[in-house]
Amino acid sequence: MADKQHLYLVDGSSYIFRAYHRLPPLTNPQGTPVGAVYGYTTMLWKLADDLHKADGPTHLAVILDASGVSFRNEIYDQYKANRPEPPEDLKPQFPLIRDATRAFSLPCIEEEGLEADDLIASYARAAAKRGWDVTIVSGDKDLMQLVGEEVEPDDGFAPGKVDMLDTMKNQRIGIPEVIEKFGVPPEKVGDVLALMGDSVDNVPGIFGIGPKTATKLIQEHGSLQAALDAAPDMKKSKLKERLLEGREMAELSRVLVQLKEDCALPMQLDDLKLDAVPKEPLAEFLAHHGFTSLLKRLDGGTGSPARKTDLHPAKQDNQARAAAPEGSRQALPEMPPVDCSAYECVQSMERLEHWIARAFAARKVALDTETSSLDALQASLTGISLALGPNDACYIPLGHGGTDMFAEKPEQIGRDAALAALKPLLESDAVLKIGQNIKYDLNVLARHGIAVAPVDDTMIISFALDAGRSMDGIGGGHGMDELCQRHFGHTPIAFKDVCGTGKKAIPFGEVPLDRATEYAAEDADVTWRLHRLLHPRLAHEGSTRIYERVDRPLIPVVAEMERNGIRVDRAALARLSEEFATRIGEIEAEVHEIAGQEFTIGSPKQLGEILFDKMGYKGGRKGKSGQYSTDQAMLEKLAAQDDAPIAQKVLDWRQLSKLKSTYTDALQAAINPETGRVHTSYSLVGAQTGRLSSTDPNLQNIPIRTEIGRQIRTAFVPEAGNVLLAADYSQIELRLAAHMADVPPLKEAFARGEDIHARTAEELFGHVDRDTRARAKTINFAILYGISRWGLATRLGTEPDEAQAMIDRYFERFPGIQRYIVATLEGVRERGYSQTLFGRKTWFPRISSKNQAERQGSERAAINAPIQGTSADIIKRAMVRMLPALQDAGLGNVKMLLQVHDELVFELPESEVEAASKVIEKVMGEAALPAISLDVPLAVEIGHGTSWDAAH
DNA sequence: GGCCGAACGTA
DNA sequence: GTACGTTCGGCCC
Repeated sequence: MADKQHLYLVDGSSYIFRAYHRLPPLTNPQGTPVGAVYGYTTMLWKLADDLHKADGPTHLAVILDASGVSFRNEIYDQYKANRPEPPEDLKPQFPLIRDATRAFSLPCIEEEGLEADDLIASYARAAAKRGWDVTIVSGDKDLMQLVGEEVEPDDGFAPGKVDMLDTMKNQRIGIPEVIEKFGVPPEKVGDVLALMGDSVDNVPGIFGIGPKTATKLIQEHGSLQAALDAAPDMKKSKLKERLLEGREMAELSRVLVQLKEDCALPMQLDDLKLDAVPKEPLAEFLAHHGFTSLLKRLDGGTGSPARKTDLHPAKQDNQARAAAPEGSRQALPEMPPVDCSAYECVQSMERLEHWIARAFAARKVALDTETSSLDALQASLTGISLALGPNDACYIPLGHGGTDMFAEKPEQIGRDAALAALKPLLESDAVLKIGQNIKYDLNVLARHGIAVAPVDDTMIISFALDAGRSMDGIGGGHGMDELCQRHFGHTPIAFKDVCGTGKKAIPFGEVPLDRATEYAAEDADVTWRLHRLLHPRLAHEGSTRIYERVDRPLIPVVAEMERNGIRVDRAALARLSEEFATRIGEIEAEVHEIAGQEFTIGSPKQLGEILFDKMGYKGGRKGKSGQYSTDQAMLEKLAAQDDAPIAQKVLDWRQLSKLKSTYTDALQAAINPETGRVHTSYSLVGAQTGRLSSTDPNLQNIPIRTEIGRQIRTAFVPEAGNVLLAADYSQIELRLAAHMADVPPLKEAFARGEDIHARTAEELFGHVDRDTRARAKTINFAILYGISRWGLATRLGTEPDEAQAMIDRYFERFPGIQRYIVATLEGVRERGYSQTLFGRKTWFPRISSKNQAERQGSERAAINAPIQGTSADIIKRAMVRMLPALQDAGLGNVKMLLQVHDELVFELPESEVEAASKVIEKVMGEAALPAISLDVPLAVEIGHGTSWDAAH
């Protein structure tokens, strides 16, 4: 590699617009307007002519916009919406740009879902990292963000320079020219653009802020974020108001103007090598369009770019590929196989500093913590692994050895010193930290005073892409081992193979360092590889918005909620346990008395035999297990029809046993000894629809429906002087159904604050009473859950025929509902997934199953998923905005503790209830905006008190 | 010790 | 009829 490589990236799309406006109208012999094409052709000619000249291209590609829609349209549906139609005499010239490029035998690259700017950014970055110089042929100000020098060349390369060439003005644009234009260096151009907006692309920016003010703000504050953060403390002014008002728009704009630098490259860099331009097919093209002066130069051979006429075989291949783009399918990034022997065990501060420096340079690092427990809030830190690339990973042991006081501890850096060294890296805005379920690592490190940010999470990225996507034999989970197996065909070392399982398990800190390094560093390595593979798919597959705007920002919010925990009154739970135990004992004796023998009431098998074999009640065997059914419905039937006293007693016994074992006993055991509070763990990938799920303990199913169960909620209490505040969305799923299915009567009823089930009863039955309202309520829910005549019949206690008549009537009164169901199912059958209003996908691979039960099950789930999922998206958006909103209102003391699907629970000083309620209601009520403007209001009900029960 | 189904708590 | 998680008994290895 003697000479420096120099890649020219031609921004073809923007060029043609400028050429059109600058050049006189011109038509070819067929009468097609070709003025812009001519301008474009002369530019390519000139570039090709510069081959082998100083600063001329050695490699060249033309980048085009594939179509009007990119991932930015998902983020902001108004993106480029104002762009006027191109002039009539320009339209036919677009396809000719590709013809012209092919005539020069040059690669022409475009990708669905990506704009030319993103591909240019990605190629520029990739080339510069290899030490190539890059020239972007364009005048587009957005691309000026890219000018400069690569700060993280791949190992062994000198940094490559990136500049721009405006062929219209014949001007080179380097860092000084960018500063001259924007007043800030290239890396801050994006911040300026985000503030000033762009009327052509319809990037909103902040209303009233133009280039001058934007530049001034960034110069003063250093960054967009800093300027926005400083706004509340500015002295009262129009500008302050505009900044506060426009914060969200500015942040949105920042995302819109951000160029994607990590797109998968449709063609390898080496394939862009610029060889001599063959005479054909260029001559034919020039002749066809009547570009005779160029044709003469080509024929004359003087100053023409065609020095050789032999067609390079590879070039021919490139040309074919460029001519027939294969949709958005891309080659996977190539990565070497996992090699666990390649990892380093970092045992000295010197080596740690080396890794930290390299991580800063790489600007992204995969991270994994090893601990003593799955509970992030009790675990102690055993070690940290980092990865910077495939097989480029290390493990930093921090807490190995020590169980055996007499054994010598392995050599390792002191934990506090290591964490102090890592803290700037882990907290640096400039370095992306990638984790697999990084919320866990966030919580572990938060307990050591480290606020890890910014983060990406491969588990959540996988979920955004592939929720529900499991086929027979292939799991649909998002755990690392499963993802690694599915995507790389590699099985990482299993934790249980390192630490054992059950009684024989040893803590990770007892694992020998060589073995620990293999395991831990491999996890970071695999996480890095997963990110490289999965993250580019977000943009390609239309899931950027849901990930970037909803799930990703939610990670630190939920982590904080988990750390907050909620106080429970142990003594109150203990009293309830006692009461329940006594009553359970009494009932047990009565049941045994009636049965005439002792048996295990909690065994459905034994209970069934007692009820149906011994006592002779009528009831059928059921299912493949061959067991009698003894569920609630059956026991209630026995109690009512056969007047069986034992049935009611078993029901009472079951209720109390459930409450005692699952709640009053288990919750006491779940109290964290350090905090005295209960800390649940939320899963962000637990429910296919996008809902959160809660485990260890599950705080999303604390009883509320029965008086006796409700007592458990009285044990959830605030600290002295505080109160608990519960804010619920009222009927959110029905409201969303009314909006999404477009049901005018239901929308009106919600707009007027009417009783929605009563309104439904009026529509269906013509009058409202207790009975018709109850039936209407049942039907409303049946709709949300994907209706079937059998299911509805069970709930209504009628025959399936009658239920079907009811469904027909419902569809007749609310035709939008039927249209929604049909359209949703058609969409899922066609695309394979459903989508929420915010673009979250859920896959339904069994939607066309030959098995009827399976297929119908998928259909019901597919009808429900957009509604349940949109509701989940909305409350998640509210959660993301909640803490900043409270902070802005001076309510930094308010803590968000729990989420229960349509409810948020807070703890706060009693004196702040009024002020906080206002903020909470506003944030929740407006959570769909500005992305989605619902036709129905989102009503929020708020209560507070000295227990969770009292807050309702 | 680990896994599965039945049962039941929530939205 | 949707979406979850936990407990228990019963059974397997």
